[in-house]
Amino acid sequence: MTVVLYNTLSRRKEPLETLEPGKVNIYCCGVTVYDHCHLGHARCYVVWDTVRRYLQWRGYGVYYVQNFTDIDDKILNRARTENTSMQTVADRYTAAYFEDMARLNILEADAYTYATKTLDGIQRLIGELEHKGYAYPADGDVYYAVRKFAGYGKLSGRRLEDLQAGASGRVNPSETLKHDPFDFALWKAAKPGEPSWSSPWGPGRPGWHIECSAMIREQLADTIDIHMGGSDLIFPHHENEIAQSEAATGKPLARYWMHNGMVNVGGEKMSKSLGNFTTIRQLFETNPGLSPMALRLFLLQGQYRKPVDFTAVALAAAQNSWHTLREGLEFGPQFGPNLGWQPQDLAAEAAVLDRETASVQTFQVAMDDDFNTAGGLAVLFDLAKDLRRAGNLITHTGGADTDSETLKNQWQTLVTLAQVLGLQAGPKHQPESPPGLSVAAIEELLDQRQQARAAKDFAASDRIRDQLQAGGIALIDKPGGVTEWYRQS
RNA sequence: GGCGACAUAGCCAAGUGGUAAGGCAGAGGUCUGCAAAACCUCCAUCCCCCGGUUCGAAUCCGGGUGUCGCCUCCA
Repeated sequence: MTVVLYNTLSRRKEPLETLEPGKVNIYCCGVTVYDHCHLGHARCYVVWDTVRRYLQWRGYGVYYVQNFTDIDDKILNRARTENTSMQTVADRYTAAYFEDMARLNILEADAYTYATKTLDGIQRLIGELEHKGYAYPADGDVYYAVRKFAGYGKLSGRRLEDLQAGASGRVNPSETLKHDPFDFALWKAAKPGEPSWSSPWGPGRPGWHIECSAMIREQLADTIDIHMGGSDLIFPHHENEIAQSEAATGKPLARYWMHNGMVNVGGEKMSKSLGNFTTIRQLFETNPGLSPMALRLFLLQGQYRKPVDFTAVALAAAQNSWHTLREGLEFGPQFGPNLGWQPQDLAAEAAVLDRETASVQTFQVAMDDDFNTAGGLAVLFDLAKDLRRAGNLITHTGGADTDSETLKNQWQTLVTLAQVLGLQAGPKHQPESPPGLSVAAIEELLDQRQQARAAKDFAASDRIRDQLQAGGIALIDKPGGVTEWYRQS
């Protein structure tokens, strides 16, 4: 069995065959650091983080590189309005990026690259393209001559003639420096007051697309295994990357191109220009009870290539779903010791999980098929529900009807597979001393309630029950007049 | 206008030829003074519409309809 993934380049699912057996080189287009990340970014990086985790679990040595675009007009504009420097703005939102991603349990890349730290590579690449006749300088700018590259359009499936027809109203004829409306800037001459770097073409800064081509070459190789990013980057960004890199090296830039679908709001793409975006931090500020894992789960419940509609209802459903999974994940720490599991066993044995079980196989079959996370999640829910049931039976009746060994295996499987999807219950925040009522006070109130019930003064007994409930104490009335209680978390 | 994607229950969603996973919500039952919790059970004769291929189609083919994305910065 092998991993199959959808390749935008061929528009088909293809078996993953890496350049070097057992190793996968990945480059993922990162963010332009001029604002906080929104839910579209959340989806993108949750999806690729999950792909990365899965490939690792499947035994691949994964090397994952991601960039920060820290030279850009939008950053510059922001710096201008704030009367500060481009670097200050970039640093701030780079830091914010890391905070947001950590919250969503997204693993850090093996290497991060920055436009500001890639200028040598960028200039070398531009020089090479100029030398080979793919680029031409024009008044301090340097442009890529799109028509020189025969394969232009192969990723996005469009031809220049089509582009011309459709874009006729949108192409700006005032850009006279370009030989052709579809040529794009590799280097932009400095304007007064803007940060700039010296270059053979005069002071200036790099265009957007060139940084990725230069970074991939510098950090990875001429040809990498997988290049990923948002589907809105297919054209022109990734198309231009291909044109730049392949013209320079004569080799394919990436064997596989993967693209995630957009996050929609009310059926429309969430985007800056539409102004309909919610930042990750806004979401959690306005929904204090929302778990970051619920957002992650929400994003993994759909196929990564399809658009997903973000609604309050869907989010609430995901929160409830996460609750179910979390109860299963917490079964181990909660009940394991009572069932005779040794804490050290839990971690050690999970690491060498038996992969031949039906659960793991079902999970793997789903995930092998272009990362079918929704299919994989079904396995997690089956396990979590079984464990939740067992836990409830222990709490409510004193014992489960499944043997300890089976429960342990189920729990370890659940934890392991959840980890592959980046879903973690996280440490239980147990307060030092439980707040509210003391055990003695609770026992006293229960005693009073029992007396009231015996006297059939149900108004009084219900009042006590409400009082306890308000203090976070839930009651379980059992047959025979026995009442048990537990603190609700 | 060009290119592309998608359409499955109240909602989300998997499933690409063999007779509809999973989640959320909901319903009934047991228990209870009533609840809560828990446990048990149920919840798409059918996959946008119309044709076709096939012993058999949500799945393949043809034709519609609808929604969305890209073609400008975008994850």
